[in-house]
Amino acid sequence: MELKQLFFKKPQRKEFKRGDRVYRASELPQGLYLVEKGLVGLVISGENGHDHLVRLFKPGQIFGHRTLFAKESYHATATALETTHLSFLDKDEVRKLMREECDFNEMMLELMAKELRSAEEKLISLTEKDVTRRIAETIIYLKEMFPDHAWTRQEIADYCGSTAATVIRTLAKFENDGFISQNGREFQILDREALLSF
Amino acid sequence: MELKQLFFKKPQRKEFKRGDRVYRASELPQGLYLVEKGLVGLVISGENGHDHLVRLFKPGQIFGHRTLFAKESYHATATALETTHLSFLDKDEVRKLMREECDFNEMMLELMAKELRSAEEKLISLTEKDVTRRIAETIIYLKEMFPDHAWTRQEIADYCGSTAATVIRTLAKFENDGFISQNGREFQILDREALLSF
DNA sequence: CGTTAGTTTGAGGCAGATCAACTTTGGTGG
DNA sequence: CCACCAAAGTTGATCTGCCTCAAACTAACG
Repeated sequence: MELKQLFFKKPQRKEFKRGDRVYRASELPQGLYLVEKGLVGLVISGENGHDHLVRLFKPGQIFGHRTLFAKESYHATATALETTHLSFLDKDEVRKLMREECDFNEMMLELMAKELRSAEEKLISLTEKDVTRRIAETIIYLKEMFPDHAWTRQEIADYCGSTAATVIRTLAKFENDGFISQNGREFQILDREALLSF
Repeated sequence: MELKQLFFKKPQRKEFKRGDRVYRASELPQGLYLVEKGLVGLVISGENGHDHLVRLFKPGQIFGHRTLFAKESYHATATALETTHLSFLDKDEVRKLMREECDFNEMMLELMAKELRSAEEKLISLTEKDVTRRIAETIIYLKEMFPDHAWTRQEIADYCGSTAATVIRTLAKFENDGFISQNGREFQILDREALLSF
């Protein structure tokens, strides 16, 4: 069963442009969102004014599930990182799915189990790897998973727990070493292996 | 439905002493574990020789679920932090539960959703809060959740991404300020609010 | 074509890791 | 019950990676 199919029954479309919030931290969950087009980032704003990009969702992926299952309020804010189309499935519909479609629960279990692993590995990475390495891994991940998005240095920093200034300096070094190329805001990975060998 | 009850059907007991591994990272999941007595820590060993305590399980809590649901191999090692009794539920039994007991899936979804939130909040905490604050929050958490365990400074450090040396220095400062008391290896929280006000 | 958002670079500072040596503790076995 | 030894705790000195702040430049977009 494809996730997309679940949303076909009750298609509620919503549209967002860069910077728009789908929901905000501390609000109560309304339902499940499926990305049709664009890119959504889950952002937690630290008390020092830093933003943290904790998860990213591209077309075909869903979000909003964690809060729904936890029976909590949102701990992060969902922000459109570019022009984005979402379909929405109301929480009552989701409840129905959970009761009627056994597969759905299992899919969600698998999804969250993998998200949990990622989160815990990211956690380790923060104390175990230096910024250079984290940035190297991050740009590879972002480029491979979301090749069409024009990543800002700030977004890269927010994803790997650094700062825009440091990302810029590090990318300059990578370019100098021939590991990546940059033209203006855009960049390309030239030597994946070298980047990962830090 | 209580989790414990699920394990009554096929009681398989296992016993471990401090330092024993229940399973190791990269092994394949065998089933679900319920802590009957003692304390289990999920440890990821960083490449620099640092250990990271990513999750802790006390009596009444289960572990091994993430890997089972993700259909992956373990990403962490489960270690007994003190003398521990576990009951074990084979993965085939778990599969049966997932099919037959609807509640079970929902309980697991809620559990992992909350674990995911914790992991993501811990992630932020690492870049957003200084060591002093992380240690303050950690000792409060550890004392309140697992009051009976004799926490080593290394374990505290492994939990909040620091080092034994720094934890010791910080605890000494806390004691000096009258926020905690220490006698030998043991410590007590004296002023919870002051510790959290950093 | 003006305004805003993003990029770039330099200088400076410090939190906390690292390393190493020494002391204390507490569990174990004789 | 005591002696012993490994494990845990303690402390000081040193060092450095990366953040911070600030200013100036450039690209993007309505």
